[in-house]
Amino acid sequence: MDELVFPASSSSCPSPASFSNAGHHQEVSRSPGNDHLSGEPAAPALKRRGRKPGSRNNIDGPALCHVEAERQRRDKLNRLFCEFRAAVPTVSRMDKASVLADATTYIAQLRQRVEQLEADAKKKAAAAALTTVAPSHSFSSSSSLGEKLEVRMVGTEAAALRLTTTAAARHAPARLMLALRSLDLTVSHACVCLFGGMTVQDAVVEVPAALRDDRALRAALLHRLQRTS
Amino acid sequence: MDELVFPASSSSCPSPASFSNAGHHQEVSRSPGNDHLSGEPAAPALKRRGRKPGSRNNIDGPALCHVEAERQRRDKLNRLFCEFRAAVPTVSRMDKASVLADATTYIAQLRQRVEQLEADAKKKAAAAALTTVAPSHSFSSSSSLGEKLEVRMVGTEAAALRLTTTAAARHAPARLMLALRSLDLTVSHACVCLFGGMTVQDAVVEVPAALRDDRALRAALLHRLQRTS
DNA sequence: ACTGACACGTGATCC
DNA sequence: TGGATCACGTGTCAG
Repeated sequence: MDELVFPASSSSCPSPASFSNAGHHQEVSRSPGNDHLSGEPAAPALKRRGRKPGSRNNIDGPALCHVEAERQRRDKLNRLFCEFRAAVPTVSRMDKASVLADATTYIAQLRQRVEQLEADAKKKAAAAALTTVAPSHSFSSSSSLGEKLEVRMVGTEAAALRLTTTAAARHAPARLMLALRSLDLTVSHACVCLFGGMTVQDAVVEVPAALRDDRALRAALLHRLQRTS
Repeated sequence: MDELVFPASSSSCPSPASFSNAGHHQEVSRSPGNDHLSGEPAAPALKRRGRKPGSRNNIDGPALCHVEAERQRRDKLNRLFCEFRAAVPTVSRMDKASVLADATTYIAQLRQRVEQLEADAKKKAAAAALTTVAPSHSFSSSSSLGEKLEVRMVGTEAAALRLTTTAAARHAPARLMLALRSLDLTVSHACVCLFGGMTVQDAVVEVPAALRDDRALRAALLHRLQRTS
């Protein structure tokens, strides 16, 4: 395939990664600057890549600076390509086309990642501002992702709770206990169990007189839970 | 400069941005697929960019598929280049070299931006977690007033705990769960029970490598419990 | 023998 | 005029 060999003519590519160019394909060594032409008959064992340099013997003067300019342009382009490739981490093959394609997708996913992160940052900032401003109730029975809370009064002074969360949310027990404490609900029984990817928490609590209602208690708990998501 | 004219031979570049190609430089239209060769004498008014297609009249057979393959390769490369350029918003000139250079710097600054945003996100999360821990309100009793903590390693990565407190110390569950969270001990099972005047808490937790020792874990836990007594 | 990938020289075009 | 860029055909190497 001849891949992973970029020319970077004479001056080796400053790219730290691969492009070994080790062993075969020698150094070409065009002697940068002024020797351009004269057919460079030296070192006949070396194999160049492209067309034979002296295809048709030429003694033309004006037409020759053109080939040199074109050479420099090619080298510049390849140097840029080299540096560019070094900037793309997700590059599978050294092939020019592959580098280009990989870079395209890489840029796309980078941009979308930045978008999402920025959106998240905004959300966080807004949420933080709201929690400091809004002191109390905002019903909001809908909780965060994949989180269920069931509340059932047992008798008049106690309630049974069941909170089911995904395991992705770590330290769910601390979160629930904090919420219970903030509402001054004394725990008379509690049980935590990790099953599958879920965390199931059962509890029986003593309820103060002001909260002795299924829905009121549930709303208050959800509100507290939401603040410490 | 002749910039902002990419070939995208025949099939116009699907890139939505610029590349107007408006006016000059026509469509070239190589009739994609099979007409390759025969010198295509039609449409003499059209100006191609490169060398004349029929420089030397050729009737060679095997050498010709090569030129066609090269053509397709060139077209593919230019198409990729075109799509790639569309993915880079900060592209000043349409020049190939400029696109490459701009893309390199663009990728670099995108990556550093992502890094910073992610770091910020982590900081925010940590800060949020701390602010929830900090306001240690609630009135609780003195530290160790008839309080017992037993720790026993179960295997190498888990530990079984038992904390026994007097019922006078309210919200013992929140206190224990906070301590566990502050040490990053994931709770795989926990149980709380009020019996007589005592609160008994049993738990099984996953222990990080740094704390996999009975006494070390117990000391660390006691320290945390004492701070939030 | 065949295919894919490069570099080179060259004609052409634009400013 | 002359520098810069491009597309093309070709020679060559590697798998």
